[in-house]
Amino acid sequence: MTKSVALPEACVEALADTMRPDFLKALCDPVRISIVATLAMRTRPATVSEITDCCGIDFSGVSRHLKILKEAGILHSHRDGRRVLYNLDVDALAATLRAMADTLEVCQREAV
Amino acid sequence: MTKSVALPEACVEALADTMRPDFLKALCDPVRISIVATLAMRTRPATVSEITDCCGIDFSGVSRHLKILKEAGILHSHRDGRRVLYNLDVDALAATLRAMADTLEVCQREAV
DNA sequence: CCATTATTTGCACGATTGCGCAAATTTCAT
DNA sequence: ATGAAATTTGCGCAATCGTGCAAATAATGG
Repeated sequence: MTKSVALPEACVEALADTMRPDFLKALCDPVRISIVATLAMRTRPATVSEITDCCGIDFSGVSRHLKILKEAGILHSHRDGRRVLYNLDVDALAATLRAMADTLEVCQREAV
Repeated sequence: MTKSVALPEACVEALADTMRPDFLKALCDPVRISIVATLAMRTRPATVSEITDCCGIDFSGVSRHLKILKEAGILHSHRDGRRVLYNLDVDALAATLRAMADTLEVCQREAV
């Protein structure tokens, strides 16, 4: 009788769940990276205009980048009057990154 | 006298060091993600031909993807006869991801 | 030396991406 | 209502990217 081991399929699924292309794609652009970094150094949400100051491009481009980050689940936003406030849930993002690390190591340990 | 706090500049630098665009860019393509996942589930290095079986594209494309991952410091390679073996240092990759998570959280805690 | 195997690279093409500008939209103030 | 402020969206353009095919390179075996 063979020893029971985790199925390779479980790793395939776990890796597909944690290494989501849309998540990683959202983080691969220099401007979006600086947006995330900028928001990580704040406790309060920031407006599009404030965020624009940190990236050297037009605010319309910043708006598009924010949309991409939001759709990837990295940022959240809500209206406040005529402003739109964007905020980063740092703990959630950190947890996602650690989940990737954990999954990679678990799969490595179970590897043949 | 004010209490000594970490300079914001330290966070800017730490974030720039950990959230490297070339690293994140290397991980943003679906094929490259599946290459990393494939190698994470192995203990032994794999040849280009073996890796090609896991991605649905031509081996020339796989070779290019491997080059990108290697230049980002994610993969290593060495020749073995006419084969070239690629391997993933899972622990190093996991450490890089956790460093990102740690830096983000540290900067968040020091944020104003 | 020649044929074979494995990988890399040159090239061209189509698709995607990021960008600025201008127009549209939303909300507020007077 | 009218105008101003903040953001989003449409559009076109240049640049980058991923891909397949074919040729070049590297290494082995007969």
